[in-house]
Amino acid sequence: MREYDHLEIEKKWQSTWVKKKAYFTPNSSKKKKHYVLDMFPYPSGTGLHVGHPKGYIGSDVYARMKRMQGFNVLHPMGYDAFGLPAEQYALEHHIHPRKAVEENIKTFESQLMIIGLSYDWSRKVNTTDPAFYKWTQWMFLKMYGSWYNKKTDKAEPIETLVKKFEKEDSTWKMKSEKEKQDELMKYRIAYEGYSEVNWSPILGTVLANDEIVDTPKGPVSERGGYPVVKKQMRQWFLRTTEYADRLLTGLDKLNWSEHLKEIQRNWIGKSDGSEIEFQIVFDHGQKPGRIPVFTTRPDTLFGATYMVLAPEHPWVTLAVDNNHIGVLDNREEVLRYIAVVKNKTEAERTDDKKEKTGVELKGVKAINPANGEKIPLFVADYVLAHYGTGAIMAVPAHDERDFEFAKKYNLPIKKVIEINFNDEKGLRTIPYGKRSMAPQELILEYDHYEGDGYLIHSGEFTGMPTDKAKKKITEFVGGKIVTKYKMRDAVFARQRYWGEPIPLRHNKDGTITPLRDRELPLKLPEVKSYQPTGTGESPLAAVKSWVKQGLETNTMPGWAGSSWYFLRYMDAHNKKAFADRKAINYWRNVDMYVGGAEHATGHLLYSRFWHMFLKDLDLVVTDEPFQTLKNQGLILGTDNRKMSKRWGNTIDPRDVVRNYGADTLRVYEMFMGPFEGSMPWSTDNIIGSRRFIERVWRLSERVNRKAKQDKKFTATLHKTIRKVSEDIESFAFNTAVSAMMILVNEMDKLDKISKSDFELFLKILSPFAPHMTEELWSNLGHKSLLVQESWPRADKNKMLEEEVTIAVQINGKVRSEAHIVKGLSQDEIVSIARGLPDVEKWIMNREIKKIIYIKDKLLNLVVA
RNA sequence: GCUCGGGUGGCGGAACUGGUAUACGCGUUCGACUUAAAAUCGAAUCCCGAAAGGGGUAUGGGUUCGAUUCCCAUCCCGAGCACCA
Repeated sequence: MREYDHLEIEKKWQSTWVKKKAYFTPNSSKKKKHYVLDMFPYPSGTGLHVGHPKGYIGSDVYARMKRMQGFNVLHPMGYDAFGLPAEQYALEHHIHPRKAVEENIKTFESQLMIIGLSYDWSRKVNTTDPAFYKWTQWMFLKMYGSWYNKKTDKAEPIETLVKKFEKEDSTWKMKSEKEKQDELMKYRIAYEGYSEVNWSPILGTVLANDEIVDTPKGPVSERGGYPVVKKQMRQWFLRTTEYADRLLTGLDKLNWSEHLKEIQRNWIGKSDGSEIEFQIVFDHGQKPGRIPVFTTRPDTLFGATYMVLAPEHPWVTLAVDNNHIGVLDNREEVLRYIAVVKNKTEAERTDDKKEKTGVELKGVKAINPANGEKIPLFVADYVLAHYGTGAIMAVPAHDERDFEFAKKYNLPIKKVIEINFNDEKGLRTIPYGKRSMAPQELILEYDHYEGDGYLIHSGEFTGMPTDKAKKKITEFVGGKIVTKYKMRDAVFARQRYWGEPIPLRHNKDGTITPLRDRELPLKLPEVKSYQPTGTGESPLAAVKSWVKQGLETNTMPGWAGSSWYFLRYMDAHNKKAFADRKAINYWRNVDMYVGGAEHATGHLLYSRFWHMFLKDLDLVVTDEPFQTLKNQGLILGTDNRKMSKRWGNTIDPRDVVRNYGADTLRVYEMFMGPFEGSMPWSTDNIIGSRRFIERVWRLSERVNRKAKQDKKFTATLHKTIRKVSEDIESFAFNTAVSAMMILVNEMDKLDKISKSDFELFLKILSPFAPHMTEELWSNLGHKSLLVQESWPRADKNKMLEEEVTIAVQINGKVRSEAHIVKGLSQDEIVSIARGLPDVEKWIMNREIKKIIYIKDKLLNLVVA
């Protein structure tokens, strides 16, 4: 037999598969559909290392089995190529981003094509292709033209809101077009607003949080060390917060790892609490209104001894701004504090090791609505402006942060000791002391400590200080129960060149006109310079023809295209729609999605939001885009560090394929360890996978048409078929490979191998090593393609073995084993076991007190 | 700090619902083949012990006829969140 020449074999079959369109997927079929998707790559300048294809190989093995099992499998690939890295690469190498992307894709494909992945390449997408981003823009316009109706709990066309206003608001018709638009902007799913960005005046560009480093002098840019300040800029947003609850509850139905769901739950950050208003009073008697606070512990309201506002709180701004609403005794001091806070970075502000700072607003007090007590008012940056109401009631006895602050500024600490409840069981007292955050001793040390705390005497609260009591006390002070989320609306604009243009026109009167469908795609203009403008605006603002037309100069963020690309694969070349309705109805959603866990709070959340929005508009048919999700672990360098150019520990898949073959690479990456785990690449260990492949190659010589099936081997074979099928289904590829290795070891003991048995084995090995098995299949005389054969069924009747080995234990220790005929009764086993010399020795004449028998597995005799 | 994972030979890792711990692979040692090497094949490989036997799944305890698996406490590693009131 010929030597195993992986280069020749792999080249041959890869071209044959292309010629015979082996992986072409039709859009209509009587077969059941199955959509297996990889997260499409960002074609970076550095190319792929062996870690990247791990996920692709896993999903490929799975897709291949599903295909052989008779499913119509959609398994496509494409490129996500808009965004900052491509733009920076282009700037550094002085080529146009489009050129850079083209080159990078070429590199990627030279690395991907040789691995033997079964993609239907005819469906390839590229987010930077105008034929693709036309639909990204189209969907954006749908969001611009929609609002979230809380009553129906879904997005609806903005026209229904206009009708509502016309009906309910008599002044609506009198309003100018601009006024109407401004009002509607507050409701649109895609809306224009302002937000703070990191601005580098010298670089003339906006920086992302991770492009900034902190120094003692303040924040500077990572590259060049130029100062960075905060700047308010016009932005586009997506109203993702309207979907917070659906994004949260939808998780329950998804077959994702608990770990990943937990990350998303955390990010959404739901918390139930109360909003309670505190009356504000100036010392000279003026009452400028009430300020609401958000708290999850309204039951500690009686322990609130001061109130804190975030430095950005609108009321603070009003109070210091020429004393509009009253006279602060220390306006200058407060202004200074706000200025200091403003120059801190996010990292500085959230570093919990640093001491809390703040300034009292002198000359003004808040009134605790529970007991009418006047309490001081502070501005402090440990209160976040964007969460809750941007104001808190501080309960130092029951909150660590408040406690720390109170200690520093000598503020009273009052413990809520007990609450008197009056319910059907009569008047009861619930001691509260145990719930205190601050230890009793610490409080007593304190000068301002005012005794035993406050007693709630109202006697009208019922139930425990749980949800019910929280509700009661909230109602008692006229507050309301509310739900808050940590999640914030997504900023949907970048001041960069390399992104989808936002298809809107700004008119001279300040109104906005969305582009009409037939004006799409709005193509990126060809420009000589796509360098930052220096004003913080997008490079598009420097394109005269662009600005003349009043076109929006911001572009979309990198995640726009990736939020829906999987829908385009369903009907990748459609010119009339992002996908034909029939294709959407057939493919529905992704059944198996494979990719890295690092996208937990980015892509995976945005896509879910995007999909829910499309569902509201009836453009897709499922609630969720990705039913099952598997996250592949990293492959580390041989030095146990993350593979990266920086460490010089990357391994190019092309080298591995050249030296060992694609089949070996595939088997090795699947065999290394659990799919979701991270482990180092080993140049030693890969040889094991190569040996396995070669062994199968050599064993094929022993295949004999006339050879009879070996009963024991056939039984192992069918057990292996079952195990491999189950393992691929659950992405336990490492144990699937291991089971096949055991089978091959068994096979090696046979002089002649039955052809039918060997063929069954080739079929289950095919998803892992498609090239070599295809070659052997054709060597056996088949004209058909193995990759299009059907998946074998494990035959239970052939698995039966008459003999089994059971362990015999005395007092829980294995002392012997017995070879018995399957299915014997306990009594029969015991008498056989007693006859064994090893057993007899241990029992001697002692009495058997107890017998435990696990059928066909183990016998345990308990003796005195 | 909080939350979620995890800790098994020299190494990557197996072990179903509590039922023979260390499957499979790498490495190492010895042997066969060879002038020699590579490749291949065979044997051994958790620790102590000549053996009988004993110990052993991060550590200490518990439940059980029996625990890597369940419970309690402690230590360590990884990931996510991080002043979210």
